Amino acid sequence: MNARSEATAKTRQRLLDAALTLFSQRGYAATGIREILEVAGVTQPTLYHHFADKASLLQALIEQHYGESQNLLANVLAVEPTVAGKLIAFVTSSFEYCCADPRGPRLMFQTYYGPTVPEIDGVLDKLTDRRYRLVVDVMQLGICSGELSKSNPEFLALTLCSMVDQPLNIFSRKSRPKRYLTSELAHAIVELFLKGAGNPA
Amino acid sequence: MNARSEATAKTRQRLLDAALTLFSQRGYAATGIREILEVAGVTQPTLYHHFADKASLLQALIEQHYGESQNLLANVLAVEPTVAGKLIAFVTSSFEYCCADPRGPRLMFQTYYGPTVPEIDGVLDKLTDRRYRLVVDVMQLGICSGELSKSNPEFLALTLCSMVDQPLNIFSRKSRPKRYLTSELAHAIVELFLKGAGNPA
DNA sequence: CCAATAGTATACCGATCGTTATACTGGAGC
DNA sequence: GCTCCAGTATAACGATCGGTATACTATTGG
Repeated sequence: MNARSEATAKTRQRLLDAALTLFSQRGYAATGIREILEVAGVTQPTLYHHFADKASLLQALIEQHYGESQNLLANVLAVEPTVAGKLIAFVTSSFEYCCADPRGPRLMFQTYYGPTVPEIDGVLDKLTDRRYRLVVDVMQLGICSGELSKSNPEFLALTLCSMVDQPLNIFSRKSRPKRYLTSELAHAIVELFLKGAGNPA
Repeated sequence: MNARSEATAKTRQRLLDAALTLFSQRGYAATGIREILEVAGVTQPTLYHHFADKASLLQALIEQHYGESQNLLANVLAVEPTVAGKLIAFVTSSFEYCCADPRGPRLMFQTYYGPTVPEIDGVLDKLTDRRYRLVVDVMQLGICSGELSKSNPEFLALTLCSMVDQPLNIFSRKSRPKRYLTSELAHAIVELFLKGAGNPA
């Protein structure tokens, strides 16, 4: 990569960064192009040189952030030998990703729980399915190995994902101190998932 | 209530209904006043006779829907004697409320997980806190009675709420058949919550 | 019967929206 | 040195936005 390409890539990243900040805070529809331009410090022709339209910005962000978090997840799951270890790894890697920059997860929650943006509907379904699939595979593995009781792996995967998403949402929305998403909390979630809340006595 | 008041209330409800449909589908920011007018079949002076501005429509909807669902919840919890029964009642009443009309829950997810709408920030925090409080009280009761293991009741409440929200979100977003939110699923959620997914063997 | 009120029909305002267009510049690459 | 390209500065387009205003009508209630 030569100097020009590098400078161009940096400009593109500034645009994406500005859009991420604003979309995650305000939502896609309530964020105007001119605001993105101001935050990014570039002009309109530059934006339209890099992206076809506003929706392309959103799509690029969605693909980047869902992609990153899911690649990270796939990597940490691959190195854990036990199911319990994989579950902990799932939760802690989700926490770490969110602590590093809450804007990405915040945008992902919006797109998952919020109103549809027609232009990205197709691509979004594919992206959200991947995380789920990774977790389903862990559950399936746990059921086969006997670590988990016989149950619907898809139901288990959805449930653990929802248990993890709640603290992530709280953190990304309320600007809690980083100590909110602790290793202790991650362990508590997995323990609750595995052992339940009922009193065994 | 006389005939005039009744007709006026009906017009107001038509406006709220139209706004609910559009806000829940498209989001608040992406829904225009003129679209609401068209769906409601009323004119602009009528809308502004009933509501000060666009945000007042949203606030009225939020207060109505959070209020209804939480009153319903408080009522069903009050008549259940056991904690397990209360947990089942919590899940099933949430399911029933969502099946009756998924637009309300969908709007609630948007406001909870989505971008802030500054005008309703203050009122929203109060409303979301109430559901949580009701569930925390059930957990506290369960811990005191020995039905639940000693644990943080707030953590337990948040977790169960997230476990319930996931199928609600899926249902309200994907227009699944009503048989998705079954009594069996409600029982499975509570069982997973109480007993966990780990194999006791 | 008459006044009040809720609603209709319509126009308008200033502002903002996403996008397109044009002329120009500076710096990198050849 | 020259060309190309990424980016700047600026203007403009048609459309839409939330809200305000005005004249009018029909119906209800006193």
